[in-house]
Amino acid sequence: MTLPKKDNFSEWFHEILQFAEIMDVRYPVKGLYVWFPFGFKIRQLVYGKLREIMDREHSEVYFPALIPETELKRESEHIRGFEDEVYWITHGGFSPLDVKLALRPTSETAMYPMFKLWIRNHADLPLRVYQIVNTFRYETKHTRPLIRLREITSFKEAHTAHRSYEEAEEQVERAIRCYKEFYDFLAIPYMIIRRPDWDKFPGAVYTIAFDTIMPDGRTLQIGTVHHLGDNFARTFDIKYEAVDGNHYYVHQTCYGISERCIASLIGIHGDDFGLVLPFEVAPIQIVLIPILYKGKEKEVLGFCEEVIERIKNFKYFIDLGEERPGAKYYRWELKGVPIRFEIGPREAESREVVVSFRNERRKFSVSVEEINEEKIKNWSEEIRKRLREGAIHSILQKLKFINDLSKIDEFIRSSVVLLYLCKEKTCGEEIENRGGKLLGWLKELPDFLNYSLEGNCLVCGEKGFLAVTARSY
RNA sequence: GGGGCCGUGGGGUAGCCUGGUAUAUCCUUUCGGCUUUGGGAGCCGGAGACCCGAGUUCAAAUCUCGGCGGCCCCA
Repeated sequence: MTLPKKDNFSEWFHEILQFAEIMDVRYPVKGLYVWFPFGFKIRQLVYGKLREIMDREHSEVYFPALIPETELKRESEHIRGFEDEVYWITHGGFSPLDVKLALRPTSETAMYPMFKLWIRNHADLPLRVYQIVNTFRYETKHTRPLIRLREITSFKEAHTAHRSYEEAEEQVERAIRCYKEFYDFLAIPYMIIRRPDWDKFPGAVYTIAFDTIMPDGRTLQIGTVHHLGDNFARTFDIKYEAVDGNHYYVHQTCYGISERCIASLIGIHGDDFGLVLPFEVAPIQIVLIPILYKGKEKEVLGFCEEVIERIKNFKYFIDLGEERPGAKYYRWELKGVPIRFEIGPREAESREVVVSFRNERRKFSVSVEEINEEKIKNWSEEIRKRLREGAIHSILQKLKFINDLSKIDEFIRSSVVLLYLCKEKTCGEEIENRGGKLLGWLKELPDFLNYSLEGNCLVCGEKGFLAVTARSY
């Protein structure tokens, strides 16, 4: 079992899903994949954090997966954005349905008719709900596990309603803060980018996206936040009675994160040896490898018990299998276990433990007395910090800042390009014709970049803003 | 949207061009046994495959067509 080098990212990603038992890609329907137990455990841990963040100001709900055609088609712009990829249920048994049912591609049109019933007056606002569900899109392009799916299995979508455009805008900011906390927790660097008007969510006033950069230099959209204005409120007639006794349309937002967050976690932190996981989302956080020479088993295992007593509040595993220690090291490195303890006769004798961090693969010894909960929590913070530094280092190598239009052809196909651009569509198209997709304009500067957010448009020379182009997934 | 390549045990492959030599090759995996354990040990024995359908032929893993699935390139 040998993993391809990560330089060959496409192959590496595909293989690691199988080797590390994240997903089984052999399900016989295009674009649908199976979560293995180990992968699902990572999913649960990652989404546990997302739930924790959302639960502070949102209520979790569940809406049906089936949406009647009549509701789905009410918002014309919205449906135009999705209609070519909607799965339809047309029959119940052998009887054709009177009203076709769509498998939700997203849940606006499932939720908002109910919002109309739930929202009566200003005291009902703000309304903030979220759900974690599967959604379906008939993707025609190249499907990929975790990245481009026909069934998104883990779509966390939040929907909010507010009294005014400004209050909704404030919610957009709150949503961005939530997602920052989430991705900082996973040590995944991101750019927060306002999408061009011609590329926003269908039905939105504007769209802000979180994009990260994968090891092959292509960007991956890992979160979106949409200000919906009162577009959907007008379509679905969602009004509230204000203190002045008049009725007004609500203003809405929605924002989502899918299992692409897991794809970025795997892709950005992983290496030639396999997965690398932050301590908090590792299904096994510490693995103990006993080294059992004949006649010394008792001492070694006894010492292991002593060590386990000190780490029992973490997710640990002692590997008593028949394999030799080296084989075990490789196996657990493939699975991304953040901390490994090696314990043999020498350690039992000296009362030390050989420790190895997955992200660094160097070894050092600590005395057993030093191992306690606080020490391990410190290590886990250290691991996260180094993971983020490593990720930023690799991302910076794929970014190119360009302030001369003539240089663009050199980089636009191979790199993520930063450049100043105004917001005119013609200038955007000029750039896109060179071969990169315009992701939009940086809403704020990431801590790993040091440029001014404003400058003159490279195409027309008018006032422009720091824009990003890339090849994207 | 356009073009190309490919489906052989659980995973990776040889065989295909030029149909028959064959009990379908090798590695890995897996099960049983012996032995071993400080970075993927060794030996012995067992298990496991020609994507689906139709066609051509005395004969198809091999040739043709269709379906399903996978991969790559271009827009």
